[in-house]
Amino acid sequence: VTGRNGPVTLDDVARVSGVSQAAASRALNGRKGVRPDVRERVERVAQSLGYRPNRAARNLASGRSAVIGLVIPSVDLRLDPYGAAVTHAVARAATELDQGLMLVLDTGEPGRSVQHILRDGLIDGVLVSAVAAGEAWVEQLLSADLAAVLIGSHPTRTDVDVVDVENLQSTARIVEHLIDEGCRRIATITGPLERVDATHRLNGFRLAHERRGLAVDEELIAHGDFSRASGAKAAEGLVALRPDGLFAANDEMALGAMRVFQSAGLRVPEDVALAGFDGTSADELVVPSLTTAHQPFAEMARAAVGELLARIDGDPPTGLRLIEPHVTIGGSSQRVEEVSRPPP
Amino acid sequence: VTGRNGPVTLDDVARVSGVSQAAASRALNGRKGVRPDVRERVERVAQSLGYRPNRAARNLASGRSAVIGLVIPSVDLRLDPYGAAVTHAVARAATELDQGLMLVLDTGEPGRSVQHILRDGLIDGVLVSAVAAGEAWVEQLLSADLAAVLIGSHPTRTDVDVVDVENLQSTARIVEHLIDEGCRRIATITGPLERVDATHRLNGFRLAHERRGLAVDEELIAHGDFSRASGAKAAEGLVALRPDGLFAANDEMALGAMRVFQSAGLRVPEDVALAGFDGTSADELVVPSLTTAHQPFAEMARAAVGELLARIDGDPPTGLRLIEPHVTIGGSSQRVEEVSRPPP
DNA sequence: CTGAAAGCGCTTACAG
DNA sequence: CTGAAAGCGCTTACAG
Repeated sequence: VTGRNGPVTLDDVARVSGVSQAAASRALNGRKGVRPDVRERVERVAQSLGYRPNRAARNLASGRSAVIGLVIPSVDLRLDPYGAAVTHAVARAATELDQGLMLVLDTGEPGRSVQHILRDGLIDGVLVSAVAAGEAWVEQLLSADLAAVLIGSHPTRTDVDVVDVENLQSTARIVEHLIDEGCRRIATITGPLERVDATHRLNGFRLAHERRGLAVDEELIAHGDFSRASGAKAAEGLVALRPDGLFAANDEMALGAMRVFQSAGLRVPEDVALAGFDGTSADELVVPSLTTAHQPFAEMARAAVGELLARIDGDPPTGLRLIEPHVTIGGSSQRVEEVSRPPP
Repeated sequence: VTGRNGPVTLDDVARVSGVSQAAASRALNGRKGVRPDVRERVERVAQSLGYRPNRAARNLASGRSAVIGLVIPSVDLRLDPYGAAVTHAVARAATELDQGLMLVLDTGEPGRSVQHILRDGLIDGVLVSAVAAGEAWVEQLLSADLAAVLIGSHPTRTDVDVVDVENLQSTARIVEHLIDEGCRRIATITGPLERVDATHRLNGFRLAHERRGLAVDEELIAHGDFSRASGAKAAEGLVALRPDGLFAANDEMALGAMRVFQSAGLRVPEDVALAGFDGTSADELVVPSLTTAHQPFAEMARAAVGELLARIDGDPPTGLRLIEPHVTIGGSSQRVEEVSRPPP
């Protein structure tokens, strides 16, 4: 239809529709105050001309890009199922809410990543995944005045939006379950304690003991960094101490520990009952299946993206939002009652 | 320094530097033809003013966004270590080459994703990961005239850029190794045969038999979809056929099969020697460790991003580029020679 | 090597 | 409800 070359612009649509560019813009963006017949005509013309708005122009004029960023640690996603789960869930949520998603690898120096993001400019806001979130990040983002929401880890300050799983009580429930299964010497492998989720899970571990009137044997507290290898290493140190139960602060470490225990000839759950956290290994063909708290990744991602959009729109931060995990008891901690079978 | 509010613009930098906006632009972008002292002055001013170019404006003026897209299937990345590896490697490569990376989930309908990408507009080009690549994609992208490079799967047409791992010969080498370990009834679990990588690996399986003068028992060819669960299911069918070796077309299926074999009481590698492909499970604490071909993800990602940038710059497609995997022999296929120890 | 000027394609007050 | 116009902040021929 157009004699000119190059892509179809709003101007073309307006001209063919016989209205002004402004009217065409309003019609196409679903703004109020456009006569129905005009709106329909413009839409039809845009459709038939194959009009695609130029995003850069729109961004420049509106100051919005409809793109959000996700900062994840630059750890190989194969080794980081939590990061993989978050990435996937956020990608879905962003798509649902019609936002583009830029992946920003956290180089380990928050400063650089923040610079990178800001220099890029085309991001309206940013989601920072737990694994990368430390105080430094928070300060940098807040001082940079960029809309931000943290996922899975909350700093001490309360003027920042956070979506996280409920760590304390759910961990306590899991550990109480271990106690109720008869465990009396329960070990734990913590995450890096500079992270709030790691300390909350450790607190939950203590809380369960308190509630059941048991003392925590400090010797049975080992430390890891949430990686499978660190769980295996910590477990090696624990074997000699003969725990009869283990709560690992995430599934990866639990799996690492399970392999070590089994190689050492310890039966799971008979000799050592095992539980983890995150629900990231649910689909592995792990035997026995792992008792764990499944993080509701999809729900958390939707909440986080929604919150971020609100922040971008200028709404004030709503603070911390905790979402309950789904605890499932697997064969790794469940000691089947020995039922005396009647003779045939 | 500036009395006005709002972010610092190029105009501010130019004014303070005492040059024109054009000169400032050239200086900051490292273009030829700027007097060294001017360049230095502009840079210093930009620095001290905290100037950050507005990406949207730059995009609009230049027609470039310096953002590339990566299309990955909307499978949970936890279940898709190949996708996770590609995503991570591409994110790194893009960062190195100073490109932003947008994650585009493949909804399964190529049309929709392509539409989405194009509608977005702000992507200069797109990488399509193997797992999503079918003929439909290729046609759509080519007809949409968007720079594109496929990773890990090549269609029949040759006018499109592809970066892939060498499948045929490396698979043949692995299967020959199984034969050399004494296997005579080797089974295989293929990937989805509508994918070229799956058929190439099956061809490699046949090629090895041919070279060693062995017949392929067609009964021992089972089919999967590259998922761990499908490998397990296929293995269940194979157990009764008593193979003494198995080549699974990827590691996920190999792991699924390993668990099934072991549960069935078959020892690996003594009863069944096992091999996979991809190298995605290298870091799992799999016992015994899996013989496999490690895909050079980092190298492939760099090649793919580099190729894509060339395409964006208008260079003609260079076609198919194969990269050699690194085959490692693990305990899953290595039958240790029974060495008769001399009596003490 | 440098500057004035046009233009990238939108959105959005501002008047009607 | 609609249009004319300014402006978003850059880049890039085009003249000098």
